[in-house]
Amino acid sequence: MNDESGVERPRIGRREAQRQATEQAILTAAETVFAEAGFGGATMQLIADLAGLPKANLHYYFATKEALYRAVVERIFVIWLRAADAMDGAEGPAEGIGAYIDAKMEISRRHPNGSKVWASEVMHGAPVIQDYLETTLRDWTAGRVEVIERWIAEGKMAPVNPEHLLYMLWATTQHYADFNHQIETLNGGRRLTAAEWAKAKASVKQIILRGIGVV
Amino acid sequence: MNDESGVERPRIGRREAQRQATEQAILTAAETVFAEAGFGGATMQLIADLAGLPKANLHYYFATKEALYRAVVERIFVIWLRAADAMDGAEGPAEGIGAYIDAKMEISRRHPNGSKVWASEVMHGAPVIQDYLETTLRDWTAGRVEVIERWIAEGKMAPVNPEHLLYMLWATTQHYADFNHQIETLNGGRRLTAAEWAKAKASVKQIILRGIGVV
DNA sequence: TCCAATTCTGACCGTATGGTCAGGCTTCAG
DNA sequence: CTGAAGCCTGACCATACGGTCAGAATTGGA
Repeated sequence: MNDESGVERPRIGRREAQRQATEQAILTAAETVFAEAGFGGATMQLIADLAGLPKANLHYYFATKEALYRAVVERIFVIWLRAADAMDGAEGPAEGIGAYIDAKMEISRRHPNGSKVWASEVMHGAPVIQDYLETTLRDWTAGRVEVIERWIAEGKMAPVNPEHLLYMLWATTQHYADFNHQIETLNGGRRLTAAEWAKAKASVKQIILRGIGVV
Repeated sequence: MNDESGVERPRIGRREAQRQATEQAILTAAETVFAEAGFGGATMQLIADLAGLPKANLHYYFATKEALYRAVVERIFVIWLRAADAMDGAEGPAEGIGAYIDAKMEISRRHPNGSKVWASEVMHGAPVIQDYLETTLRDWTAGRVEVIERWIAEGKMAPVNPEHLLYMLWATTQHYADFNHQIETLNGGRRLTAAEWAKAKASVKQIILRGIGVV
């Protein structure tokens, strides 16, 4: 039963690994609670219960409720930005925007809670991530606008306003996460099946791609 | 100075009129606070301050925070449904869906707080208006789906999935209210001007109407 | 004018919440 | 093996919140 006799363990150490695992468990629990109750309605006790540790211990990892919330929001932002890569290096709008829609729909499907926390944060005036909006997001947006304008100039798509096209992409894809409860209710109270998700993706791409003169 | 000598006043009475005015002031204040802080983050004290009356008096008009919140949500729902009329009695999709987009964009512009409260309510699982979703909204949706299917059958528009088209309409138009802070930040920190709103409307209509094979 | 109904209000209460802390427990380098 | 550093925890505290209440002020019909 001597660990030292076996394969070398990664040098991260049990302790550090445990810490990271606990942190992730807390962040996931917090994401759920913040999504379901909002920042004001969420309680540290609820998050602690869901993460399976005492409230006092939660405060050992995250000093304040705000610090925990900020960590949750930043975690989402990273995922969100990663989908942006889907749009890069594409030949034209059919490929680039199509892939971006696919990527964002997949995020809505797999991280609905994260999307909700993000939406809630922005709706309340972005008290925590205002700087991200003004730097990272603004830069990213400007870059994509250029790409779209180039595609238009090259005659690869219809001349539409690039900013409003981006807003439409965000709105439509995130709607499937933020309003999933409404969608499920209108779907007879049932979650969307894999086939229904595929149909949703196809419908969104069909309308938007045709809407910008592609396909 | 005798009121009785003049024209007959509406039989509503000063008292009743005052009561209704106070109620509306409270509802508007509550809408703002709920939109900015969420249900959990809103406090009766803040709402009372914004409405300009003592907290105890607020409780005279609305017994509990939940009752006040419910009144706010119902008030929004009515406005929301009224926009639905824009889609009725239209010859075809160009007219009907175009008018619906215009109406919903106008609501986003004039009632952003209402839209946010609605979005927040749905995001949190619709604890208060679940019955509306299952009755009024479901019926309304079914009716519009029929209309769209008829238009498709008559060859007036491309064959798209009606439900997902409706989701796209809701998502896109409401985005301009719910995410107005993000849009304003990307707009250089400035609110949209009348001209910019017109451009937004035109862009949305252009892409969606072309997307469904109209125009 | 009078008085009953309605509206308003400051002071108060119980509870729930975010956060603290002293001290116990576990891990691991030397 | 040992002890210091890191991790965990029950009990506790101050505060802020939703809601109550007794009674004052106002209104309007008779």
